[in-house]
Amino acid sequence: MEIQGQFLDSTVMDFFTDGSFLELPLKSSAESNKSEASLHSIDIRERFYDFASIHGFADVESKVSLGSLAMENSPDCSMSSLTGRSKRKRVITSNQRHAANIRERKRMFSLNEAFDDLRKKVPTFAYEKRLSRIETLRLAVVYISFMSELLNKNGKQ
DNA sequence: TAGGCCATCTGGTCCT
DNA sequence: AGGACCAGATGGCCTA
Repeated sequence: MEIQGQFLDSTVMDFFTDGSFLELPLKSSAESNKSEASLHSIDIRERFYDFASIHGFADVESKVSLGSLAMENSPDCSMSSLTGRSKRKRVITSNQRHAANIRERKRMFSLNEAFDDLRKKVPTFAYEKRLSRIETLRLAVVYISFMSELLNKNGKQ
């Protein structure tokens, strides 16, 4: 857990200290000229900094932990052990095993495609090495939280 | 060389 | 019954 916290901190600090954060999507690039966009971006960056440094990451980390706990405690997770239902021993031929392996490979491939799509959506830096899957998920959580907050504040004004 | 990340295989469980 | 999903194990690759 401590390592995860450290990771989150370092990731977001890189995110802030790098100028690429200025590439965060604006409300409408067509509506605003460049100087306005630049000012707007700086304002967003500062607000994101406040957001993450004050309450963003601690919240993210605790939500992830609670989510894991919820899964572990969900009735579906240990259904058979709780109900004492007899375990069905499944006989599988080598051909079936081979087919299952191929299906699993396909499934993981589509999962990775989804991760690639997500990587394109979260703001990163051009020179930065490719985000890992866990980095992508965590950054997406932070990004969504930040944008939601931004949306709420703009809505109230 | 240790640690992180990933692909793959595998067996268990859930769902249709 | 069989496909989908999941998590553990394992080995390869890369980087600090």
